[in-house]
Amino acid sequence: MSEQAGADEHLPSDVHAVRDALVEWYEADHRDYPWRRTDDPYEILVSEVMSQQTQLDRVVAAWEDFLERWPTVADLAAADRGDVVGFWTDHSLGYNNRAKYLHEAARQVVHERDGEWPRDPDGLSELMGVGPYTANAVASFAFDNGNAVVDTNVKRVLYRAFDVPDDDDAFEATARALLPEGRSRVWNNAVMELGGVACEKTPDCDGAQCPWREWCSAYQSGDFTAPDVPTQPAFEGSRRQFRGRVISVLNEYDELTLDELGPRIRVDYAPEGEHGREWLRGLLSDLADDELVAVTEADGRTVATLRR
DNA sequence: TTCCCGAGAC
DNA sequence: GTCTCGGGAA
Repeated sequence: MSEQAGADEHLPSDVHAVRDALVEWYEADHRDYPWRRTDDPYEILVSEVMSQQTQLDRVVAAWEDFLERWPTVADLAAADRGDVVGFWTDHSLGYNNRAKYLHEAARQVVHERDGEWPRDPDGLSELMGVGPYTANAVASFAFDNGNAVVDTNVKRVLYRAFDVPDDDDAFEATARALLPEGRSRVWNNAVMELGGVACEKTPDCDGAQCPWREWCSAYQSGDFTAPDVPTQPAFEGSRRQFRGRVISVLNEYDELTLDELGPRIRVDYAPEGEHGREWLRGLLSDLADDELVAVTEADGRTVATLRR
């Protein structure tokens, strides 16, 4: 047997329903970035390279300016390296090494491949600056011909939803098993959208109407720990800071149980963990003493509400 | 001498 | 996220 045996051991038995739910959720509504409206490999590559180091909202303007200046891969290939690097600097796009790679990749396509873009991940990987992530992204978004994209966002989602262990091979295998055959374009867009709006470091399951709540392990347990989320707060988060968050969160919801409130207060909340129910009870107890919050015990559950 | 991998730089 | 580099394995 191959190394793929058991690749879906972490997935629910009804993978089919899991896939449909996400695609449906994505198609119903999603952020409308301009590069999601094109299937031109050149335009897609430019957006991917820019996105590797800059927040998407800032990339939009840079992407449009870049394409206005160099509309086609041939234009970019013919440009002076210095101008491309200069553009990068002027638009605060980060390490200008990437500008160099992008320019070089354009030259490769034009000069070594006669202007023909590779249409699969392996071929795309031969382009300068294009690693596994970008290769799958371009193959998917331009040609609907990629494999599952696995970046930190995807890992976080798989880790939380299906308890996939923090291991690259496990993430890779699970992501591949989840990908609907031949639908990499919509799928990779959907998974990344999920990680971007519903399952960020600080989860927003209900607010974003996450389509995976019924299967999600974290949603059920209240433990939203994630691989890339530091277990310890960057700096010793003051109790005062957390009190503020509790008030802020309760202000949005009528009432929340401990496990519903916990993850919204701190991402490393784990019911039985160091900063779990015990810790949260203590915090709420203090707030109750100050008459800011009301804590009630309803049929075995602890519920917190804001005191008006 | 070539391959593979972890570490650090960009 | 990707590339380069240096040490250890094959």
